[in-house]
Amino acid sequence: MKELDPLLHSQLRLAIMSILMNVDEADFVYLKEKTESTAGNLSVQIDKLSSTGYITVEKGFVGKKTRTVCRITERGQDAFRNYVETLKQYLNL
Amino acid sequence: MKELDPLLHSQLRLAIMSILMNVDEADFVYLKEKTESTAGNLSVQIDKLSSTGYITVEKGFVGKKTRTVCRITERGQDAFRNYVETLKQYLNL
DNA sequence: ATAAATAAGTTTATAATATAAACCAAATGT
DNA sequence: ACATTTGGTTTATATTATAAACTTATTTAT
Repeated sequence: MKELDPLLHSQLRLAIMSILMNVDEADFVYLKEKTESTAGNLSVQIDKLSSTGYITVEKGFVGKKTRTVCRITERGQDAFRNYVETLKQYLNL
Repeated sequence: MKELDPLLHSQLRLAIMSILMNVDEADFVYLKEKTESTAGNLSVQIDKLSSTGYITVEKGFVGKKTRTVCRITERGQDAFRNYVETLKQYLNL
């Protein structure tokens, strides 16, 4: 039984990645709403994903407000697809 | 986004449940080999699954050796299937 | 103009989890 | 008889996830 990428095998990080697989880009506020997570938890998990290179994080401004935009990387997409394949083995899909 | 049953969202417990979904019964030694886990970890996770009622554990003897046999319960099967459905939402399957 | 509230995050502390290491009792091999 | 293996359990430790507290800047209300 293959190992499940521990970085992806976490509810919140998986949710983040799942969203980013489908939307090209998503900002902090959007991810927070969609995942219904606390800001603190989201911040931590985004950091982990970005420091492993699964996503990129770009901090900018829209008007005077800060805006943190996340995008999935190639590596992230590969990892996600690989995780899905591995998981299928466990789920018998 | 629905919550993923935390009892199942753990690599080893998921592996145990996955096996038990397919085999009717499996003993400690078999599960240990198949999952490549340590005995201690396996013991703990089996306890958790059994104290939640997802599996039953029967300790008996075969000859003079002890034998711990695990079986999945109805509740366990329901929970597993439910987990799979929820997960599909995350994986876009 | 200033105080209070809100927004967008980050940092730090705590609770929960997973894992491994140490241990135990019985059986088997030498 | 003594060491080793088998089949586990218990306890300690490392990792993780989560929440609470904090920061900085921005509105909104008075």
